[in-house]
Order: sequence, then structure tokens, then C-alpha cells
Amino acid sequence: MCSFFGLGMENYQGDLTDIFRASGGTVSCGTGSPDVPITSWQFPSDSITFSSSTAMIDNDRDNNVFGDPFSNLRDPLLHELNIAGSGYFTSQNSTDLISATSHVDDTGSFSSGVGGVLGQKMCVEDDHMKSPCNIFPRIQISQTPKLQSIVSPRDSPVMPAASPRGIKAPVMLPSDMINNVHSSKSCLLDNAAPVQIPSPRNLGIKRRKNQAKKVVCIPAPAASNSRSSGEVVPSDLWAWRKYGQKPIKGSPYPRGYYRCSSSKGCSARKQVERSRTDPNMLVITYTSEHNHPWPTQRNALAGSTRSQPSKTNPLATSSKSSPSSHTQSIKEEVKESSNETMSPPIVAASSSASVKEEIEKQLKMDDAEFSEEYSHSYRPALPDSNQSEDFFADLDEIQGDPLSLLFTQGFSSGDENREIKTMDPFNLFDWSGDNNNNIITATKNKTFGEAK
DNA sequence: CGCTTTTGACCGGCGC
DNA sequence: GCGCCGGTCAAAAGCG
Repeated sequence: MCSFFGLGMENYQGDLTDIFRASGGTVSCGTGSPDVPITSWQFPSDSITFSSSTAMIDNDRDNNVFGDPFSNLRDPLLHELNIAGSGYFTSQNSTDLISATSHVDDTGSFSSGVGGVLGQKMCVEDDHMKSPCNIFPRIQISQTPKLQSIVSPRDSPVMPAASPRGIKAPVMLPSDMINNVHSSKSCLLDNAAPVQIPSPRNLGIKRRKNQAKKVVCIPAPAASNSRSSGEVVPSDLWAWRKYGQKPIKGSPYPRGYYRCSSSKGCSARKQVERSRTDPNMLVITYTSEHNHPWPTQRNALAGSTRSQPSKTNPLATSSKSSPSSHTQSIKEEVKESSNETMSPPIVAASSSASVKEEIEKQLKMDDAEFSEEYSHSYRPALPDSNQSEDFFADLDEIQGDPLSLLFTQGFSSGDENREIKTMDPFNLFDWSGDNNNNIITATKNKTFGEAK
């Protein structure tokens, strides 16, 4: 699994960019060779069957003893992925593909990949996970060594707050994940020490630093096309409000700070920055989690859909006129589409309303109930490629968005056991506490309350 | 009007 | 104790 991302475990504070560079399929695993050439990668030919996550949940539930701050809700990204669920991946740009000698290991951790997203690369990094298993060839998960062991996910305050199910949400600890998911040590650098004893210093880290974090590395439009600020915010169904931007020492690209604006009081935050080593990649760090279901609609369009270049601010201008701005617009389109125009089948998979419903159910149902009901109700008809196509036909522009691209790609899985993973190859995006197979999901517990 | 982005200032943790 | 740095705040201005 981790094989996809041999490198992986770079301390993201040091340089997240290495994280994704680390990906290299089994080739680089353990070797730490970030630049390992991408090996040929093929998408599974199996069509996707989105039926139920129950199986997965059941299988892994026991392993996920600890709550995952990020597991309470399904991630919009996943959501979108689901949207695009149908179809097969086709790598159009093999050179961009991170080696994806994907394969499924005994643990069932995914492997196939979502990868071929138009030659886009994507990595998911989880601070908690030492072995990111990579379910997703192009997604690399890694964790920040410094944070990974600080707290037991069990201690995560977020869980309860975010979801009644939170506590119950079984989430593997890094060690568990490694043991269960990554029997192979090759995965990440620190597999050997999945859990570290917090150093005195770590104990005193800023609460924010201690927060659970998930790092997602995604391909970004060419630097020339993206905002000069280096950010091309990937689309997702959450509403994010940028509240700050800071230049990061050692990186030519500034880091943007976003917080969830879907709901007041939501502590979810994300940081978006361009990889300093690979401008084509964006490093998105999710902190804390949403304490609410996906928004059924954007809070507001005003100020967010600035597609027209304006102002004298070079950054602003570039961002607005560049593809990145385009991406923003696309983002909006995606949101809108997913919320309003999606056809029923698709809606089942991606409609925010639908998702919201599911989430709410999820929040209310017991695990058992959830498994039962969820398996039935949350059954995207993604296999219907026609519908998907129709949907995406309206979203042509999305192609410019890395994630969107990702989403437009179908996931395929060979067996039922992988369905969920197929839908959420990273699991990272599966914020559902029920998804115990949250391989990627990691929890770094911490203080999830608002900083202020 | 309500939301956004932008951006300088401020705060607090960490290293020396 | 001081300075650096990352993260957040909040005012200003733009957009629909």
C-alpha cells in the first residue's frame, strides 16, 4: 500500500512537498526516494459498484477503536469523488502520475487508483498515519512526526462535539493502521515507530499545532496558471473562507488559511500552499473538523466568485484572471451543480442535500443502524456513467481543477470489499466515524476548539 | 446586505 | 529573555 508512496513521512513542517514527491509506488516505499520515476500505472478495469460501505465498516470497525476527528463527516472531496465515481481512470499524462503500481494488499487496503486523474497527482498526508496507506496510488498519506504521537485520537475533543458518533467512531491508530493495513513496512519512513512518545516540547506545543491534521497533496495547475500566491484551492463542498495568508519561510509560496464558513462555530480549517519543491502540487492541510453536515448550499456567492481580474494587487489579479480563479469559479459551479442540478442518481452520490441527509442519519444512527441504513440509502448510482457524463458535461471547466479532475475520474474496484475504498480511496475524505477503515484518516488529537 | 478576499497587525509557541 | 515564525484577527474593500 504505502508502496505508492515510499517517501511519505516527511515531516510536513519541514517540507510537505516532499510528501507527495515521495510517492513512487512500491518502488520508493521505504527507500524514501521522492523522485522515483513514476512507474506505469493502470487503472483497474473493474467498474465501480457503489453499494455499501457496510462491509468495510464492519471489517475494520474493530480496528478503529479511536475516534477520528476527521471521521465524523464525510469529506466533500470524497463526495465529489463519488460524484465522479463512474468511469475508469485513464491516465492521460503518465509523466505526471506518481508511480502507481497500485495493488491491493491483504488488508484490502485499496490500491487501485484513482490516480489517473488526467495525469494529476494527488497525495494525502495524515499526520497520524505513519503508513499512509495508500489506497490511492496517487495519494500519499504521511504524518507529521512531531504531531503524530502527541495525543491519542481517543482524546480528541472533537469527536464528541462533532458527532454523537464520534466517540464510537473507530479509527485506527497509526500503529493499528500499520499493523492492519500496512503489513508492509515499506510504506513509510517511520513505520517502525508509529507512535512516538511526545517530547517535552511536543507536550507544550501550541494547541493548533497539536490539532489533528490531514494533509492532502493534490496536483495544481501549472505554476504559471495558478495564482501567484501559489494557491489553487481545490473544490469541495464545504464553504471555506480565507482568513489569512502568510509567506512561509523557506517557501516561495505563501500559505493561505481558510476556515469553514458553512457554519458558525465550525472549527474546521485548512491551509493551502503550493509545494515549494513542486509548484505543480498543492499541499492542503486540514485541521480540526467540521461540526456540521455539508452545507446544502453555499453561504454566499458574494465575494467568492470573483472571476474577473481586478484590483492592482498582482496576486489578486493573477489569481483572479488565472486558471486558479477559474478554478474558484468552477468550484462554485461544482457546488451549485452538486446541490441543485444534479440528477437523482448522481445526487445520491454527490448531492449535498443528499449527503447532508446521510450525514445526519449517520450522526443519529448507531453504528449498526448506520451500517444497515447507510448501505441502502447512500448508494450512489455512479455506475451509471451516462448520468455522470451528463453531469460533468455541464462542468467542462472543472477539468481545470485538479480535484475536479480527480472527481471526474471514475474509481474502480475489483471486489466488493474495495467498494468503499474505491469511493474514498483515501479514506481521508471519509469523515464518517463509521468508516473504520479509515486508513488514511488519522487523528491527531488535540484541541479542536476554536483557537479563540 | 451579507458574504468574500486581501493584508497588516497581533498573539503565542518555540529555539537560541 | 529575545527574536523568529506560524497562525489568527480584523478592518477595508469588492462582489452579487
